[in-house]
Amino acid sequence: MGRAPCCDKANVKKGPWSPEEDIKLKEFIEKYGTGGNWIALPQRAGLKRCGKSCRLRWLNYLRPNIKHGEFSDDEDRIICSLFATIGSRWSIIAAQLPGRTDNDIKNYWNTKLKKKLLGISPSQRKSQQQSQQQTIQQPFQPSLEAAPPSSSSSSSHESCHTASSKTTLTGLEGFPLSSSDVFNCVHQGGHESYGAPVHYNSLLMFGGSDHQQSCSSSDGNSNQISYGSRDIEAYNEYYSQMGLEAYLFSGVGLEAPLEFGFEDVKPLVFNNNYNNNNGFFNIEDTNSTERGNRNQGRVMYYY
DNA sequence: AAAGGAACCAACCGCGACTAT
DNA sequence: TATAGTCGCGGTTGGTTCCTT
Repeated sequence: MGRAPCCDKANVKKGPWSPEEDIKLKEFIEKYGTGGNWIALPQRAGLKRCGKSCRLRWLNYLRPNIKHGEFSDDEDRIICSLFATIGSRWSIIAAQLPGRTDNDIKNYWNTKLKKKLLGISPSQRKSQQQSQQQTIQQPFQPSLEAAPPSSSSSSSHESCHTASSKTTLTGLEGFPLSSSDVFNCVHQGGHESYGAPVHYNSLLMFGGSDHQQSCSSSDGNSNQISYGSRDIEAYNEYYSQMGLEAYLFSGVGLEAPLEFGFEDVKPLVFNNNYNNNNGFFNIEDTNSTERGNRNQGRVMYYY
């Protein structure tokens, strides 16, 4: 049985919004609010539109303080940094850029910023496309079982299904938490825990706020795992023993994401080998030699 | 000047998550 | 606990504009 449609498709208008519709929607919401029910809103406002369409129009265009126009260098940098850290979580990235919408950022990334990172000027488009065609011979095959990083044994990486059985996350040898624990920490922590664990050569990054409470494990042991600030030292010590540098960044601040710059994001874009599967992807870049230790050898992101 | 292709961006679609009953 | 309704997100589409030949 299919899903029930959210509205009567035959009786709703589609396509671009007219100025009259915009005014109707804006005035209605400013006067009455959304009422917490977008589905009922168009009828109440006298609009022949789907509720979802109204929501989108309001959020992306009509609501106050929306910023249109050119993105600044700072905004570029933030987008790149966060993309390197969390992938295409546009709503989370948008939350860090006041006035920008997820749709805006997504479009900007797909049409401009990605090319900017690759250094493609309009006049270079064709030759760049040709060379890319030659370079990228095979499309990325979604593989959720990534090879272990160079610092761990190649034979002992673990893979572990999450509670939803949709994603396999490859973990590290001797990792103190199971991969599902990691997954749950990241995905159950709400908006503050946008920072998925990132293994960046010898650097392991963990997202989450200092006041993050705990998150449950799906391994059946129902152990609660806290990764608040008091655990940072424990992690650091553990990874130090393993010869790894562990780094936990905190909250929604940008200090950690800004660890990434254009050079860090380039591999994601140019190799085109990230798996955009529910935000999980892994990247390998065996060529990068800049920035000292961090970029020597294999660079992998675990999401 | 015209045609074709590329770029841009608003809007749509489908699905998972969440909530109310 | 199960189910239906709704929300919100990310990927994709399609119309318009811009650029190149």
